[in-house]
Amino acid sequence: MDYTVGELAKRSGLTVRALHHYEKLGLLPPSGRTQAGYRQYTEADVLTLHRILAYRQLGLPLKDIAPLLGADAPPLLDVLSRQLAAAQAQLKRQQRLVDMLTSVAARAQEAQTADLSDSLLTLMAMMRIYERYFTEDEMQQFAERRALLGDAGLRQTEVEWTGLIAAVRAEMAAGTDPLNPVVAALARRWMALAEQFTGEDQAIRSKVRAMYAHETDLQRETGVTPALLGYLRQSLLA
Amino acid sequence: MDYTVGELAKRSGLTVRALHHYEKLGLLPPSGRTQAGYRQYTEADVLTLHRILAYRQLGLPLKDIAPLLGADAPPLLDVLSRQLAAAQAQLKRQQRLVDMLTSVAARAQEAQTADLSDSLLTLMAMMRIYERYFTEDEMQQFAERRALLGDAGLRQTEVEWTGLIAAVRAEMAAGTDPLNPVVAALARRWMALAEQFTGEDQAIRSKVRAMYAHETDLQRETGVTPALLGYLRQSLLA
DNA sequence: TTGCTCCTCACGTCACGTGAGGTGGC
DNA sequence: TTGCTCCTCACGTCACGTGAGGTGGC
Repeated sequence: MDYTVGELAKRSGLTVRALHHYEKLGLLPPSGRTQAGYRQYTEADVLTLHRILAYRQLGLPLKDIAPLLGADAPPLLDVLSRQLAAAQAQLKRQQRLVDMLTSVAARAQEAQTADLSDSLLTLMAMMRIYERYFTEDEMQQFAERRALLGDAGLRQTEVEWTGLIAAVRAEMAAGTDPLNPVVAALARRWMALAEQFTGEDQAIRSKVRAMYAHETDLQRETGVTPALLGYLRQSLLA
Repeated sequence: MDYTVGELAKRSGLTVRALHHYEKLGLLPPSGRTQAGYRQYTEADVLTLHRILAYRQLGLPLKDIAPLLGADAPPLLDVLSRQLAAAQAQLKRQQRLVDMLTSVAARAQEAQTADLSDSLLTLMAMMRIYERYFTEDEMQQFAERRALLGDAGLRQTEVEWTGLIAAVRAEMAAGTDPLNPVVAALARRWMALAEQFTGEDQAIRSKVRAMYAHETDLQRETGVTPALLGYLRQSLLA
């Protein structure tokens, strides 16, 4: 009542080669061999294989699975809860990418298709920068804030930002004193808009600051330079 | 105004080794070299790198990216729409796994934890079998049907199935004639329940039949054997 | 006797990581 | 002169795929 590799492969949906591989890793040594050297797998081996495949499906590397098979109380549940969280995070990351790209693709319908490729490239570059500075959870918070604003709200916020940045740059270029009430008003609007994005989380705020301080590409794309931030700071400190 | 590898690595968030690798693949040969052999990257190279990373993020293998960089009209959009679909599918697959495992984990709260590990293993084995027989879309259809039933409805359907299978087995074991009205009634209930699962899609129905015909593990777990199906068929053909 | 399955090497894949050993620029 | 960055091999990783060359079972 034993199985050959081929039979076990068919039952499990794996290839013969994969079963050979599992043997070499010490994961699934067949219970026996025939005189001719053929591998013989028993029902117990089938059960072990199911455990292996369960762990694999949960995202464990094969070499981490071997030690789990010896345990009398298989920690499938512990692994499950840990991997579940990782799977959820991966899922959210995918979803964020899909959402952002979809929204950019949607705008393509309105604008000329000419510069769409450019704006896609820029968006994706900005996303990569964000992903270097923020954790999964923080990225998720941003996504939720954007979702709260809705599509129209998001557009409006974008327009406000670009207008505000342009206005501050203009004052700065004109040499207006940062203590001038006009500049002070702009600076207060700036803080309000920024808070909408970062919330009151100080950790996030300092990360945002660090990101804009270090990433010249981000500075160039947004127009938010260290000089501009210094100008605003002078205005606010007064 | 050129960049060294280290500078480009910092700007892009890649490693120096990755940039070396891209060069060897012909993806991003630096525009120049210093006398000492140092790589020199220009702004144009930075742009090319952004394109490379965008395609990579969309899931393209590196060797498929090289031909796309030469095109005057970068087919970023075409790639985007294709990869978007793939990403969505991947996302749904992840979601299904997470959903199934969550529901099984939820039941763990109620039942003894003793046999939970077993039921998890069995569930995951059954899922693997299904995934060998059905396409992404079909798996998604199943998931949607389950979602429609809701949690309570799903439980009830399960109870009905196990009861029905047990009843048919009992009649078969007792040697009841398949043409007996009691058996005929069971067979009609069977068909109704099955239709709830497969819908009227003939392709899916025949796949389900093939799956139960070939997969002895599935037969053993569910108790739906070829003999039982033959018995029901006789009853329905009358 | 003819297929079919089985066996054991052993190199290939993919996108880099990680030293090893050495040189150039500030 | 001292670090720091740069250079070029070249082997390692991960989970197998894919022949190559040969043998055993029905």
